[in-house]
Amino acid sequence: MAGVDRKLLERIWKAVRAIPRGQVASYGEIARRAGLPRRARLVGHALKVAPASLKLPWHRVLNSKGMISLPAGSRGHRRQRDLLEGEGHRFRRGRIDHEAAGGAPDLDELLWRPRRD
DNA sequence: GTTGTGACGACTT
DNA sequence: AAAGTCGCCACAA
Repeated sequence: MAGVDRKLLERIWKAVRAIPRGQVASYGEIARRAGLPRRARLVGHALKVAPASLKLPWHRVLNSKGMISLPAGSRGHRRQRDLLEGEGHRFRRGRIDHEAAGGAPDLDELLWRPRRD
């Protein structure tokens, strides 16, 4: 028997698939949207085991600090950074730079709302 | 069953 | 701001 209910994974994949191009969301936010509050770690797991055939925009999922959670220096880390920059995002000291987001800056508030201060 | 690890996050020092 | 603590839980050893 599979450890995690397949249905839960599918709900998470669906939530990830719903992130619009040019926007990002946190693991916690995806978990919430999938009806699984407090299961942020499961989202990470779901992305790890997601079939490539689903072609999910997995790179649009960042941690609550706006940073890439894949190990710094790893293949996946750079891959994710490249994909995000390809969608108009810029990074500042390892953190996504919300202010410099090009294209449609007014859409940034929809999914991910980092602290502005 | 127990322990350690991790693509997390909220809270407290 | 940065680091520590705790809750969370799937998975491997």
